[in-house]
Order: sequence, then structure tokens, then C-alpha cells
Amino acid sequence: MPKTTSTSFYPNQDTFLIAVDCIIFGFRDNKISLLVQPRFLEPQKNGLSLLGGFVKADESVEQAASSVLSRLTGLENIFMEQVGMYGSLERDPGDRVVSCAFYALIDIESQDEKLLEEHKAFWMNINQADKLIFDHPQMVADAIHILRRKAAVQPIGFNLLPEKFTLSQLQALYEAIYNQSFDIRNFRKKMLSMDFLEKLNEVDKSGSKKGAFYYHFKEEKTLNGQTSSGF
Amino acid sequence: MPKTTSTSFYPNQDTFLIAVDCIIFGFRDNKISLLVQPRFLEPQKNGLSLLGGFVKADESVEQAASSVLSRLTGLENIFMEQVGMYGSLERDPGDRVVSCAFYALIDIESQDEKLLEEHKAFWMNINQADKLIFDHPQMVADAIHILRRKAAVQPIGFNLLPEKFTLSQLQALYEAIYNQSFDIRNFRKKMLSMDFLEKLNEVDKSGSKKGAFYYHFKEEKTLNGQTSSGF
DNA sequence: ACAAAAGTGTTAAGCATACACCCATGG
DNA sequence: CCATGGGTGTATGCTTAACACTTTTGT
Repeated sequence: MPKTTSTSFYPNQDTFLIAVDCIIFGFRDNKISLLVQPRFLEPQKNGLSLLGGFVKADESVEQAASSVLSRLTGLENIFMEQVGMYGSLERDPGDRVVSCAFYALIDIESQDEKLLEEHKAFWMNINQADKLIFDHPQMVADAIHILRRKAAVQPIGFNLLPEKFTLSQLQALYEAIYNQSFDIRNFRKKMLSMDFLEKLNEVDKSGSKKGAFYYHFKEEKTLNGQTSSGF
Repeated sequence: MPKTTSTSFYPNQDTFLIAVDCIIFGFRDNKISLLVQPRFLEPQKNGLSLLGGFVKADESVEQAASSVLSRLTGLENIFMEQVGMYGSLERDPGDRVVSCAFYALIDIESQDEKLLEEHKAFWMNINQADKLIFDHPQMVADAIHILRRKAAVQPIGFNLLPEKFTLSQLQALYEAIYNQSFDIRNFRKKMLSMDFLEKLNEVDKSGSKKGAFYYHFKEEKTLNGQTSSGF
């Protein structure tokens, strides 16, 4: 059925459903994982899907994405970044739906288990992402691409790790993000030379007998710090 | 007025106008310029606007952007890349409109002057972009950001320059993109060390008495060559 | 002959890479 | 006492940055 504007500054224009799809990354067992959910309506009911929802008339697209995230994880004020818009004609066989993808990085431990169960959501290994429905595999691939670019220059470990973490954990995270291993000395040198880690006096004895010092990130600010060097 | 789906797999959902806005960059007089147009309808009639239009039910968002570009310039098959989606509630005072921005790079000389006149479109210096309506200044700033990132590693001179160009022109282009000057020797060394320029036997005598050799880009292919190194 | 743009190499510094051994401790 | 993961420094190559003079030719 055609949907068009009636009275408006812009009469007789087509209107569209707009969805948001959230690529929610977590880190567990030294692997990047992805929060997914079986689809609860047709078409492709029970197919594996990213967490998503439709944008409502009274909310911004960003708000819609945040609310999907908090509805499913209970987390608020999480850093999310837009991945892009997906607008091909046939991407959703159910209806014409234009979707905007966002990614978020969360600490798996900090989110609400019960909410996940309620929504039948669960964590899936990232390398299974090609099993997702529609164009969701593409969205995930694009999000990973952005994540890698960003992790190279920014303290992107932030929300994927707990508040306090060891350098070994951080390295494992980076190795998972880039899917390759790094020399331990070079990695530590580089991380410490960037100025965002602070060594704590606390030691984690869980990973080794010797124990490893905890670190934490100095400034949350850096997350928003895009240098908008316009002309 | 509320617009919602009636019969659909997704009943009773709100629907939206979707616009595309094109940031069309050109290069003239050693400056980056931007193709703009006075708005022809309310609100903000006659305000300076990016070239845009509404997406139609039977076209993809990308197709909508291409068709805006070709309607205004007569050019087809031009490289365009998505900048992002802009979906705040108040971005367009006329109605709730979610917009997807794209940028394109074209050779100013190659486009159709008459079409521009018909649409009252014209080239504006990039540093005047803050005069644009709505959130268009932000879109332009975001596009420049992407352009700079890309130009650092790819032969992005492509469509902004004519088929044949001198290294001086190429340098002027890069200096315009980054809004800074580069050492001539280092610039030439770097450009030539990347493998995409081919020296022609032709000489351009218009810019100097001595004359400068023309170059052209070897492979058009590189434009699409995203290395999608998924897991 | 001179003005104006084209063209060309070398050196120094900073950054990324490769690489191997000692430390502290719990079991 | 030994197995396990934590922690450390140096030498090399590569990439980037800084820097000044000669060439050509139209006027």
C-alpha cells in the first residue's frame, strides 16, 4: 500500500518505515561477541537478527537506537556510533524498510541477564555473523571496519572491558578486534605511550600466580573528542 | 498528521519522509567548492541548500542520491559515498524528515552549465558552508572529514580534476582539501611512490613558461576497492 | 636578462618492528 | 622446584619531515 504525506510542507511524498539495528559488541573468553535475538515476527520469524526496532514519530533516530539498547541490556548512556544507512529496495522482504545501523560496545558482565532472557537475546561469536538475516551480516562487517579504524588511535577498550583491567586483557581485546596477535613488548609500549592508561596499585591474581597490575582509562572525554577541523 | 502503516508485516508503525542531500564537491581556482541551490519551497524558501530530494517508494536511497546528482549536473555513474544519516526531530522545520547525506566529487568543467542555470544551482566556496540551512553545514563538515581520511590513502584526485592534470594541480587540490600547504618535493615523492599516477608525454604550457608534464590516473578500479577484511 | 613555475636529493628524526630473557608466585 | 603468565630494553629499518638550488622559456 502506498504511504504518502497528505497535508505537510511536502505534500504527496512517499513515506517509509525506518528501523534501527544495533550491533552490540561484547568481549568474553578472549573473543568478540555480538548480541543477537531470534526474530519474533514474520517474515523470517526465528531467524537470527540484530537487536532492532522501528523509529517512532516522536523520537530521533539516535534516541531510537539508545532505547533499543537500554530495553535489551538495561544500560543507559552507552557510547553508540552510527555505522550507516541501509536503504536498498529488497533488504527487508516484509516491507520497504530503511534501516540505520549503530554499534555499541558494552561490558558483558555489566548488563542485565534477566532482560536478555526475557527477549531471548544471547551472545554469539562474531565469526558466526554471516548467519544473520537480511543485510545484517553486512552491517556487522561495516561496524567492525569502523571499530578497527577507531581502535588504532583511540582508547576504544572502554566499555568492552570492566572498569579495571590488566594489560594482558587489553591486549587480548585488541587481538580479538584485529584478529591477529601482537608482540607483547611493542603492544605495551604503544599503549602506555598513548596517554590514556593509568596504573592502579591493585593486582589481579586471577590470571596468574605472579599477579598483574590493574589499569583503568583516564578520561572518558576522549570518546566524544572528534576534532571537527572545518574550514 | 500521523502517518502509519496500515496493512503490512509491520502494522501500526510510524512512517517518515526520507530525503537525500548531496554534498557535491568541485575544484576551481585552487579552492574546493560546493554545489548549492536556493531552496524553492517553504520553509526557508530561498535559503541556501544542498542539492537534495525525497526518496521515492520505488527507488533505493542510493538511487535517489544518484538521480539528484544527474538531474542537476547531467553526470551519470559518478562515485558517491554515504556520509551518514541525520535524524533529529527538529532538523527540518517543515516536517519530520530523516535525511541521508552523500558526497560526490566532480570535475567542474565536465558538468552541464545549462542544467545548473535551470535549477539556479551554483558553485559556492567551501568556507561559506556555514551559511547553509538546517543541518547542512554539519553534513558538509562530516563529508570533508571523510574526504580527508580517504585522500590520505587513495587516489582521490579522480573526479575533481580533469582527465589530465599536472602535479602542481594535484598538489593544489590536496592543499585545498587539507587546508594546508605541503613541501613540493615531499609531495611529489609521495604521490609518485604510490602507484597510481602515469606520466604522459604531453606538456601543459598554460601554467608556466617552462611547461609541466601531464599525468593521469592509472586505474579507475581503486575507487571501489574496499578491503572488506571480515573475520 | 629576468621573472615564474617546474623539477630534483639528501639528511635527520621519529616510529614501527623484531627479538629473548628474568621475575614472582602457587601448587 | 617448576610451570605459568607478567614484565622489561635495544638494535634495525622504514617512513616522514625539513631543507635550497637549477632548469626552462616567454616576455
